[in-house]
Amino acid sequence: MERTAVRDLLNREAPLDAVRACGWVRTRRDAKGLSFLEVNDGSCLRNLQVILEGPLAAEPLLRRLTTGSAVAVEGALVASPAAGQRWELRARRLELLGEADPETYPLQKKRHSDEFLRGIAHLRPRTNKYGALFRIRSEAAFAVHRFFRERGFVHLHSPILTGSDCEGAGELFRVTTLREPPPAGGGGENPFAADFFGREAHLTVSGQLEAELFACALGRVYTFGPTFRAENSNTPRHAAEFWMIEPEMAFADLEEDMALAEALVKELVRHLRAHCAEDLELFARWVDPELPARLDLLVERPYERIPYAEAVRILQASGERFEYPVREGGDLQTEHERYLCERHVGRPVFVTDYPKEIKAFYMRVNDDGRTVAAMDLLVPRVGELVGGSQREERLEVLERRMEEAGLPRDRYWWYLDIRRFGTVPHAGFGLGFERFLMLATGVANIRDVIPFPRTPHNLEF
RNA sequence: UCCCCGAUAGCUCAAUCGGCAGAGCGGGUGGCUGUUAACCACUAGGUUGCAGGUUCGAGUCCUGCUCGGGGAGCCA
Repeated sequence: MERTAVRDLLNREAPLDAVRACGWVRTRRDAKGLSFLEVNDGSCLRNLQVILEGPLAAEPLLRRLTTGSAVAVEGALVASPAAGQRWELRARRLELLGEADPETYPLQKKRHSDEFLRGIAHLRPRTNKYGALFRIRSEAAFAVHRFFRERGFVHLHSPILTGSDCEGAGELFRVTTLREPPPAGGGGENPFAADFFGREAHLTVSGQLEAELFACALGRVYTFGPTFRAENSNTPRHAAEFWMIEPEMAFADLEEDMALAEALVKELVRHLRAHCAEDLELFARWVDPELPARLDLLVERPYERIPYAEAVRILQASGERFEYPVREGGDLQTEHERYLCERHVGRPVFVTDYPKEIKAFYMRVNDDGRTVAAMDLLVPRVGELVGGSQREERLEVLERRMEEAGLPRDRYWWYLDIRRFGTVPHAGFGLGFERFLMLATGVANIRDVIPFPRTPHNLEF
């Protein structure tokens, strides 16, 4: 008999005489002559209550039906006479597919700490919270593709391996097949001649440069893939491997860039509310009671837009006692960003037009000659969710900026070629997928929104 | 990488001033009941993260290390 997902069984409008359900036992409750089994198969948050009677509710079978064991049950889906569930499965046959020793099975019928569950990341998707989380993650990923597809974007598979050794976005992981690789940066006559690529190779820190090339051919593209940063960052918002969404639009300026970012965040939230209501409810109930109100803030009103210079004035006039003083021309500290977003504006805010000295070489220099057409989207709790800019499309200006940044022009000949042949204004941004999930669920640590987190000294599983 | 905090039963935690290492949950056994965070009784379970030091005596004080959490920097 074919298996039916628990979700489909529980959503039935009418009873069914013969069905087969498979899943993992969450708990068992025994009564006189019968036993109740809660079975979850991951298709939804809810469990299927299975009724065992007669020989099925007798030893020695019963004692082996423990929390965590896997079962296949066949029987009739009938209306439940008791409160708590609409349907239940009256079992005629039960097959114990896999036992789980209750002495050693780590998951108990109780609440576990996130730290503990990180240590058993192979089992944590079997809990209510992480099952819901990863269903939400999957649905959000689908919504990303739908969003861009509906707007005529082409999905670009940008490379994971890169030969660019200084993309200006943090430390890179080196990739080599050599048993004894030469020191980073090399020196002398190509020390990587014997390596696989014959030159120094790394894992990508961004698909942006490649996305720019394709945007200047296909018009509107986006990448959505893993990204790697070898920064020794130990915070709840950083991971060494994370997923980033990077759209890039030809014939677009910073205004359109911000409009796209705002539309994307809003659409993702709306999509999750429409398709993951049950799973989201768990987070509002157990993880973050403020979640529904915060999601309202994300969806309802236009996001604020504040130029950097004005942000500095606001901060200096705030009367707030910051640990680090607000300095014109300097980077905004985390405490400054939080004040702007959470206290001053109270909802997402774009900070734009930063001084060029503190931003990357590829960002377009504004007419004032001092600032660049850059934007950061700051959101409550998570901080920087999006970082983007209009790209420098003027060859001479870009070359000058690269020189100032100390970047070797010859390594980026292809990037510069795009400015030589039919250059056009274009813009794009990067959105941290895990940071979005933190925002959407209220989960406070990035390690808890990615299946198997990679952070300094953590490569288990 | 820097600063702060922590590590005690399977899990979450307690242990006064340095003086016999405990509770709840989970597990096991028995009982009760169309149960649903099930309930009641009994029971097992410990090299107090690792290494060293001070002391008659260390879970407790000191040093180093490992791991974890929070904050900062970097950023998505």
